[in-house]
Amino acid sequence: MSHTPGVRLAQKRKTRQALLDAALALLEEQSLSSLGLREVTRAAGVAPTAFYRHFRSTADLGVALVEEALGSLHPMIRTTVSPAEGSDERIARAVELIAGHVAAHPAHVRFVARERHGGVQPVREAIREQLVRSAGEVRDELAKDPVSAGWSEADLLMLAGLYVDQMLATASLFLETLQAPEEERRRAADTATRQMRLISVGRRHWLD
Amino acid sequence: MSHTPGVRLAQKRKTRQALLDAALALLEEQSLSSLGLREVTRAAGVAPTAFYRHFRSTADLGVALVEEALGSLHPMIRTTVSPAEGSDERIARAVELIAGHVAAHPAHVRFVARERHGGVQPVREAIREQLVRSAGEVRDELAKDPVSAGWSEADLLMLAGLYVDQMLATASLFLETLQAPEEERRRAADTATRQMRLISVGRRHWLD
DNA sequence: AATTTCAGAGAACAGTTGTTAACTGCATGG
DNA sequence: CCATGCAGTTAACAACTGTTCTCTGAAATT
Repeated sequence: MSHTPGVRLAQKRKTRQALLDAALALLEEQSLSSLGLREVTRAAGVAPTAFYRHFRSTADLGVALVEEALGSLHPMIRTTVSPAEGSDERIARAVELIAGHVAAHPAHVRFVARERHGGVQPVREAIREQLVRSAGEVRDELAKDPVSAGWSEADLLMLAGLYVDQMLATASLFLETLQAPEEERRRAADTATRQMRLISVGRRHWLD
Repeated sequence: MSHTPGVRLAQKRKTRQALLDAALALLEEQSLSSLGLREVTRAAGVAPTAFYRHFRSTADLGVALVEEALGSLHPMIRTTVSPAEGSDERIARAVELIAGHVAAHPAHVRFVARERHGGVQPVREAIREQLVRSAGEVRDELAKDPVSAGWSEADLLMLAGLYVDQMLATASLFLETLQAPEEERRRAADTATRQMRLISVGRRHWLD
């Protein structure tokens, strides 16, 4: 118990997290491409030069944000499709799960939706990579389902990609209606639910 | 024939178009949120102050770009879904139509995909507005189809929205694979085709 | 032919940016 | 306990930003 081997590293991580948090907050009203180094350090309450102790550039910080944001989105996507799927109650629960995640981590969802096609190439790449991995996991879940019997590998991946895209689109839609009146939010959830239902109807009749 | 009432306005429009073109080119490697006024005028070959004769701000220019970009995307989306849809050849033709549009107007597609969720609110709004209108037109086309007999108004709009999103996702996918080897492009087109097929299978069995 | 209009240029402003260098102080490992 | 490592600070730089005011020249109007 003589020395806690981390007082220094702990402080470093704290500052790093402050930079990430400050950046994420600033990114609610702009794109990563326009995020300034000084802007971030100012918001985080540190000197501009301290930035370099953690990141090479704002693009580099963006890549770190991708890991943080999709580290929470990842399991969500996975669990959304995991319960066999098919019955309407399960789809409804999946939509609620997405809505809950958006309510809990709105900044993360916004960041991913915004930078997925954004102006910073390394960040786009990092997001794409994570989504491809998510699609792979979704494919594995789909493969377990008896409904997928007889499906080709390519078709499983095709459907997995469709699901991932649809989840992101749904999350983005919920994000837009976050501050909207209750009725509009309900309508959005209803539309998203029916879209997922239609996709799974298509899934059930795919091999006809 | 004494005076051509447009020599002046024609020159103004020419400069305006030069600004729009320069901006669109610059936006291939960044987001609108980081696009500078001076940067645009420099690329367009005019003085910085000339910018104000045409746009209030870069956000304002962005809104103008939305109209230009979706003025060409609009009819494409509409015609894609217009031929009754259902048979596989027609879906394949629709996918080819999208691929052709992406190849012909890559910068416009990139702009819309990037700024749809981008950091400039008025531009997001303008894009959303146009996409809502597109969805409305798609709904009208779907309603003409005998397959849609017995569908509620809400379900028609739900499907129209799904189609519009899917078209944009497909266009964005094609954009990424624009410079990729032939085989990868073929795979992307194949996946997109099957995704649309699955959606229309779901459509045909929706009322079961 | 004289007058007005107006797109674009030029110069200057205060403020911001990313990056460098040299520093300070404290937790760490010997 | 002391020497080292290193997170964070301070100061300074050249370059760039959006915006203002003033001016110019040619097209448009009368």
